[in-house]
Amino acid sequence: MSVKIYNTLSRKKEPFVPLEEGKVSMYVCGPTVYNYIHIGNARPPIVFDTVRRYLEYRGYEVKYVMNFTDVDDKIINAAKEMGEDVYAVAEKFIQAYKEDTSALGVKEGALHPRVTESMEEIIDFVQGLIDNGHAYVSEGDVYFRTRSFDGYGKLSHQPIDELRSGARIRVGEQKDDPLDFALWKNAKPGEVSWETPWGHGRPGWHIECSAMVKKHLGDTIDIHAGGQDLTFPHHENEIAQSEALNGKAFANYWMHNGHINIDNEKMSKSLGNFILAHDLIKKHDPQVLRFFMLSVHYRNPINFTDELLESAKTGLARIKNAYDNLQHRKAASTNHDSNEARVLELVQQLVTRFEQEMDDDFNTANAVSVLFDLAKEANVYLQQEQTSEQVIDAFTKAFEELGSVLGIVFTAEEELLDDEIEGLLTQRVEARKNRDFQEADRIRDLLKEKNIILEDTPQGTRWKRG
RNA sequence: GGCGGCAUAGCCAAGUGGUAAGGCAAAGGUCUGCAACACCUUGAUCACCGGUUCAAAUCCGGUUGCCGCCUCCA
Repeated sequence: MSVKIYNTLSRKKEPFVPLEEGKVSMYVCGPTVYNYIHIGNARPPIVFDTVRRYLEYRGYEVKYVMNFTDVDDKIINAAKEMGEDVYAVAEKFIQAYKEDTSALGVKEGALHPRVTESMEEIIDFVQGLIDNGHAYVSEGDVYFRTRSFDGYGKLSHQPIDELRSGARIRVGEQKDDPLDFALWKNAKPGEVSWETPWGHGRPGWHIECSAMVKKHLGDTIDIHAGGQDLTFPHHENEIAQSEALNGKAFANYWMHNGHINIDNEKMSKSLGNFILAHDLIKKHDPQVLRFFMLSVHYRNPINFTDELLESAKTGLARIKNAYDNLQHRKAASTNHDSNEARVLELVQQLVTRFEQEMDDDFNTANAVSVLFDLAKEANVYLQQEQTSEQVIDAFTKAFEELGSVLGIVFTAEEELLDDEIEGLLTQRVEARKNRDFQEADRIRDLLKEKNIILEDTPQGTRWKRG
């Protein structure tokens, strides 16, 4: 059984076969850093981080690249508004991006090239396209001659003549054909610019990805991913540029995630109906947002509401409780019990089911449901008076390994409490022993105010942070 | 106008031919000194119409509604 990926190119699920056995090259279009990311922007990093994690779980070595677009009209405008230097603005939001995505469980170790650090490759790329006749210089701008590339439209599945009706020429642009798009823009006075054989200027939007892919991953890569809205024109243009220059397939698998909606409308910075991930994760556990996103298949839209986030929070707590319940019972477990073999088999079946779901185009919604089943089975098992340490370890391992694929972290509550709270706990145990429930409840309420939740179990009282 | 997606219980959400996973919410019950955690029980014939088939939420045709891309956008 191999991993299957829905490929936007073919509009079908295809068995995943990497270029090089055991290795995967993967490029995800990253943010333009002129603001904090909103939760819609957070979906690709979370979703494709999960793809990466699963491929690694499957034994692949994944080279994962996500760019930062740090030169762009929007950044220039933001810098003007903020009265700051363009580089300072970009740097600020790159750091913010890293902090926010890290909180959301996005794995470290990705390569994050920036446009400003890739200028030599970008200029060479454009020059190459000029040299081979696919691009032309026009009053300091450089345009890609779209009709010179035969496969144009193959990703978005648009006949080229249909696209033409939507194409337009903006004021000041000197294109031969409305379909042509800018590879390089002539600098306006005072703007940041780079020197090239055809004048001062800066790169167009699409060329950076083509150049950075080539630089860091090669002419042909395994997976290229991004938000659905990038399919056209961004990714279509990337394909045209790269294949026109390299003469090879650009990416074998194209993956696109669905959008996050507010009131059933796409969340976007331009519509102004967005919620910043930066703000949300101050109010809610970032794990909840991640869990929420993964409980829907990545290609489907998500309608975001506070109620749904709350419901995800409760659901995640259920799974984490099951894990905690296991840890709590571990010490009191014996070597084996009569149900051991059957339950171990059950855990193995659930792990297999999880893998099958993830193999099927990363069906995290179903993978999450396996975690719920695992939680249910663990809790049912723990109702036995005698539990086996081996079974508890098997459940624990399953939770940790599968959770890790989804970026859900299980942590054992091993931190120490301070002396005062420790003292209160001892007092309460004493009070309960003496059946002084009034005193016991008083202490429980007191600790609750300190965000310590107590639960009395047959194995003794346990606590957790609220 | 072109291309695409979606419509499944109160809410969310899987499910591409064989008689509807899972979660949240709700109700009843068990456990508990009480509570919490947890467990058990209870719910849908899948927007509508027609067709193909022994058999369809799943395939085909049509209708309605919603959304996305075609322009900066994850």
